[in-house]
Amino acid sequence: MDYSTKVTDALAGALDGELSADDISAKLETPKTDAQGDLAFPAFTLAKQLHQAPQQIAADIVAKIDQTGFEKVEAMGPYVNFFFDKSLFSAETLEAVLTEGADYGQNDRGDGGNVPIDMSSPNIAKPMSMGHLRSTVIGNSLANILAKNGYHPIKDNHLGDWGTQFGKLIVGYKKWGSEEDVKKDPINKLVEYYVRFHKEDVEHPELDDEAREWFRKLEAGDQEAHDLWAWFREESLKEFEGVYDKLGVTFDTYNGEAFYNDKLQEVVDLLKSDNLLQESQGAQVVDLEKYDMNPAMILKSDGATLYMTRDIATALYRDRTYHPAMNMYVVGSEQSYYFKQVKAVLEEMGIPSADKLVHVPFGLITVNGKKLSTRSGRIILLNDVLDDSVAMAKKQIAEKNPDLPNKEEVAKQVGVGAIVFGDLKNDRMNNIDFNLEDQLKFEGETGPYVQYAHARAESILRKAGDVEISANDNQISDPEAWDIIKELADFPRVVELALDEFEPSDIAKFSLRLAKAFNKYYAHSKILADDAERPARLALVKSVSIMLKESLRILGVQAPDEM
RNA sequence: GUCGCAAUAGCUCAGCUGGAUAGAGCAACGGUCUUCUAAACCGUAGGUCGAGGGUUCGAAUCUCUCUUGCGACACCA
Repeated sequence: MDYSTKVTDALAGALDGELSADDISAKLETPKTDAQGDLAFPAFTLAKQLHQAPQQIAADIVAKIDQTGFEKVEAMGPYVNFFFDKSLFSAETLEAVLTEGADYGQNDRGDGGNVPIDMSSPNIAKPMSMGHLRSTVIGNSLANILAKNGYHPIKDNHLGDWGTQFGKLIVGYKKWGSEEDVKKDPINKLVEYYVRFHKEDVEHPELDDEAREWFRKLEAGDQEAHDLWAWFREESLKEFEGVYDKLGVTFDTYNGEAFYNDKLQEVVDLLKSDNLLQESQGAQVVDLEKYDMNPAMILKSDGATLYMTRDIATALYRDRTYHPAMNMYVVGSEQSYYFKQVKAVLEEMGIPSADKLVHVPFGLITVNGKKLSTRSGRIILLNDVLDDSVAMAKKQIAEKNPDLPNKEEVAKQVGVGAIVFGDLKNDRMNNIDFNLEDQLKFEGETGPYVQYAHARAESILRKAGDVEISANDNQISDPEAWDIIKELADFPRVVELALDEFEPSDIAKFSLRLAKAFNKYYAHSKILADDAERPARLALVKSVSIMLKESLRILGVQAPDEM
C-alpha cells in the first residue's frame, strides 16, 4: 500500500472530519532529516479552526491515531511525524524494482498519444555547436520521459536546409571554392565561404544581390542551384551523423525545412480563404491584436515565404499525420515570443491541435557572456568538445584503471556521458557561459559520478556470483540503506514530475541522489560480508544498479559495467 | 521604450504546490585505501537568499515597486 494514503487515512480517522482527505494529503510534507520521520503533517492550519495551539493539536492527533503499520507516530512541536515500517516498506520497494526491472516507474498517462518533437535542427553547411547540443539532448531525453509516461514520441530533426543562406553559400562557393576543397573538409570549407561572404559583403553590397538571385533560382528549381544545394546538404548530413552517433541519438524523421516547400502555398491559401491575411507595408500578415501580440508576417513584401510560413505548414502536417497529443518544440528561449505567435496563428486557423503546441525553451550558451555566432567565428564545435572529453576520459582510465578491458568504448561512454549529463543536470532555462574546464569535470555531481556508482554496484554483483536475487529477505540494519530505499520509492513520482515540467534535470537530480546514497552505503557497509543480511543487501545493490542505469538511459547516457 | 527570463556560499547550482536549524558540488583546509574500483567516503570553514514594501501563525518560495544582467520586439532563422 502506498504510504502517503496510509498516512492520510490514519490522519483522517484521528481528525474526525476536520479536514478532507484531499486537504490532508496536500499538506503532507517530507521532513528534512531522518530524525523527523518519513512523512509529516503540520498542525498549524488547524490552529485557528480548533482554537488550540498547534503543539496541542499535534499531541492530540498522536494520542488518537491508529499506529498499526508504522514504526511510530510522534508529535514533535507542531508536527505529527510518521515513521514508516522500514522492513515492510523496503520489501515492497525492492520487490517492485526487482520484478519490474527497467520498467519500474513506467506509467500510462500518455495513453499512447503521438508527440512529434522538433529537436536538434542544425543548419546545413554550418557545424553543430554547443547550442545544438542542448536542443538535441534535451529533446532526446524528453522523448524518453514521454515514453516512460506512456506517450509515443516522434523525434523529428527539423533541419535548417532551406533559406537565403544558400544563396550566400553558392556565391561564396563559386567565387572562392572548389569541388576538391569541399570534398576534403565539407563543413569547414562551407563555413569558410559563409564567413568570408559576410566579411566581404560589408564593402561589396552587390554580393547580397547575387546571393538573393541564386536563392531565387534555387526556389525556381534551377538545376545548377539545386544540385549544389543537394550536395551541400548531403555532405553536411554525413558530418551530423557522426555527431549523432557519438551522442547515441537517433531520429524518427528528418523532415527539414525543404520538406515543406511544396506545402507552403496551401498555408497561404488557407489563410486567405479564412480572411486572416492583411496587407501591411507591402507584406502579408496575420493580425494578432486580440492576443495582444504583434502581427505575424506570413509573406514578405516580395512575396517570399518566411520561417513562420514554414512552421505553420509543419504544424499543419503534424496535425494531419499524427493527430498529436502534444506538438513539441525544443528550441531556445529566445524564440518564446515567436512560438506564441505561431500558436496564435494556428488557433486563428482553427487547426485542431493548435492548443497542443508546446514550446520547451532552454537557456542560451554564451562564451565570455557573448552569444555564439557562426558569422563572427565565435563558436564552440560540439565535435571538438566531445573529442576532448573522450580524451580526458581515456587519460583517467589510464591512471585509475589501466587493466580495464575495452578502454576505448568505456572512454567514449564516460566522456560523452559527462557532456550530456552536464547539460541536463541543471534547469534547462539556465543560461550557460561555456567553459571547457567545467565541462570536463568527472568528479562530484557529474555523469561519471553516477556511472561510477553503477559500475561499483555491477562489480559487487559480479563478485557475488550466481546468487538468486530476490526481495524476500529484507532485514537490512545499515542505516544508510534507508536513504536508498526512499529514493527508489520516489522514482515513479520523479518520472511524472519530469513530464509535468518537461525537465530532464529532475531525472538527473534523482540519479545523483541515488548515486550519492549508494556511494555512502558502499563506504559504510560491507556488502559482500557473509552473514544473514547478505541476500537482502544484494537485492538492494541490484535494485540500485537497475535504477541508475535506467535513469541514465532516460537522460541518453550510457552506463558501463566497469570503468 | 514594451514584454519575457533571471538574481541564493569565493565559483557553479539545488531548494517540490509557502512550513521545523537555507542545502549540494567545485575551490580551501584536515582525515580515510593490507578489506567489495579513492572517478569514492567523512569532517572543518563559508550565506542579512539583489533592495524595499505587502499577504500570512509562518516567505528564498506568493504579490507589488525598484536595481542589475540576459533575451525578444514583422521583411533572419
